[in-house]
Amino acid sequence: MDAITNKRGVKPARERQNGIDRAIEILDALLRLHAPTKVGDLAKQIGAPRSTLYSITNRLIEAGILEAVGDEGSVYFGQTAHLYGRAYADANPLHRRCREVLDRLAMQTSATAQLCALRGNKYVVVDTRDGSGVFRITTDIGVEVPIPWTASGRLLLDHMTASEILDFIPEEDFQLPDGCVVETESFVADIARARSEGSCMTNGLSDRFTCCLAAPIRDRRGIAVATLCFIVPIDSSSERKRELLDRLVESALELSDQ
Amino acid sequence: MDAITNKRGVKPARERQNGIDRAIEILDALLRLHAPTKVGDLAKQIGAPRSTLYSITNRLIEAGILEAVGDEGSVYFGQTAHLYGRAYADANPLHRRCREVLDRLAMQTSATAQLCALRGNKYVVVDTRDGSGVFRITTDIGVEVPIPWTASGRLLLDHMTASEILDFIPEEDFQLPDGCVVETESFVADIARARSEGSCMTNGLSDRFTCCLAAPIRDRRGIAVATLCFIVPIDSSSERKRELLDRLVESALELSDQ
DNA sequence: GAATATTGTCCACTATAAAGGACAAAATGG
DNA sequence: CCATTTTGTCCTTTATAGTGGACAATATTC
Repeated sequence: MDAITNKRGVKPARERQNGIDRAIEILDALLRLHAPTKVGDLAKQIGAPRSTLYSITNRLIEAGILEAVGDEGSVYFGQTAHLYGRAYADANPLHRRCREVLDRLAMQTSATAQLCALRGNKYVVVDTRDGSGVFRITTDIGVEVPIPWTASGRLLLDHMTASEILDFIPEEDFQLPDGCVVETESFVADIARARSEGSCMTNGLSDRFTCCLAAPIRDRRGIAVATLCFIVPIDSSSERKRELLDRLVESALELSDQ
Repeated sequence: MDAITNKRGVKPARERQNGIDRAIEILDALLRLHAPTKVGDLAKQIGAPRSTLYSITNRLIEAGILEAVGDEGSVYFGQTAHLYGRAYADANPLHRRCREVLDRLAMQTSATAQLCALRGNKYVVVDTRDGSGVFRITTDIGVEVPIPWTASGRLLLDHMTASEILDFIPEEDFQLPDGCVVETESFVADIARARSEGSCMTNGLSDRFTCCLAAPIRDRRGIAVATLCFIVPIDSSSERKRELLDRLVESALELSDQ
């Protein structure tokens, strides 16, 4: 891999970009923006000439990967992108099993159950079953969130050393939405505790009203490749939180290799 | 659009192809093959130089759109493709509502309920809820099927004239899997009947053991943009088929504009 | 185990696509 | 209403990415 290429292939600015790189920039920008976007705005977002983006988006629209949405020139993901995604989810054994487990967990508990993983050096929700309770907490799939904001993030890093962890996470990601900064030492300690306990709970971290419960799905090497996660109101009883956490751990263990 | 470009942007062979076109060819080939594939085989499939495919697949793997799967050099769709697809499904109002309806239909009837649409001049299953019955019939999402093989296909063409229909469907698609050929006249008559009845039923068409029931979801212009569909064993009672069809029509009407 | 096929990487060549600007038309806003 | 911005398309230029071939290293077949 190119030495100047950083994680997940986001290449630094160059005079002249490859068409495929531009296309990937477009798709990732749309995922980040998480809404139909005008071609002109996309060009600004990724710092590319408008003429280039028009030609590429038109080609992607032809292929159905993007779709023109609304009466003006906004574009967003198209049906073909959906088919690609389903092909992935259907073929991936872990995903297939996780979907069933999520269904069961959400059904039995009425809480929001999620499958979470890393994407580069960020945390993303990969799949979700929104709870049926009154306080229906929803999260957008695929939106990148700083790792220190989440319970799952702590489990997903628990195979790393302290210095690896600090190298891995961008400085600014330790600042929570409310402005508070997570101390690196306590973060590393959190991760060690999560590892030894085999689960993680956070209260009021990414926002003041939610409690996140997470358990790791590990591969045969013991590395957490994903997590199962419940999102519940922070004022839920500690018995309920305990019970939900136990369910998570049990299900995540089933999904782990061996 | 380029005059020599045919439907859905599958360009004819040229000496030197665009990188984005190559990337799209790769993704569509994987969707068609519906299984992890070696880079060398992909090159054969789409008639491209191996060196080109290695460079493009590696770039797509970097971006997470593809993933290396298995211990040998096979590639298939990656997690990023899944996220793109979910972004589409979550943002598309029709899709969102259809998912709920599919859940309900499959739950209430224990039959396999599907959302179907056109992709170019083929029929594809866009989403599915596999039935819980003994005869669990499953279909692969995204795999292209000749339109004349399906009940849904007849509804999806019911805004076209006879000559438009025959221009639209490739000659060879009128041949069923069992070798029989669907007569064009009876096919056009099927479509007219489907249109007037507002639903379509086929018995033993794409295979000898299944009955397909379909109802159209129409946009404000009255064009069928998608169909809801049940797949049931062909020997189900005609009362059950009737009841299922009524449910479909009712649900599809709800999902139609106005 | 020799013969054949496949895999992944590298290189030089040149067709071509990304760039950057220009343009009219349409939308926006003060 | 005029002024400004945005939109979509078109054109020329030139850096470069797709090609096709070669290569060693494995796999595979007989």
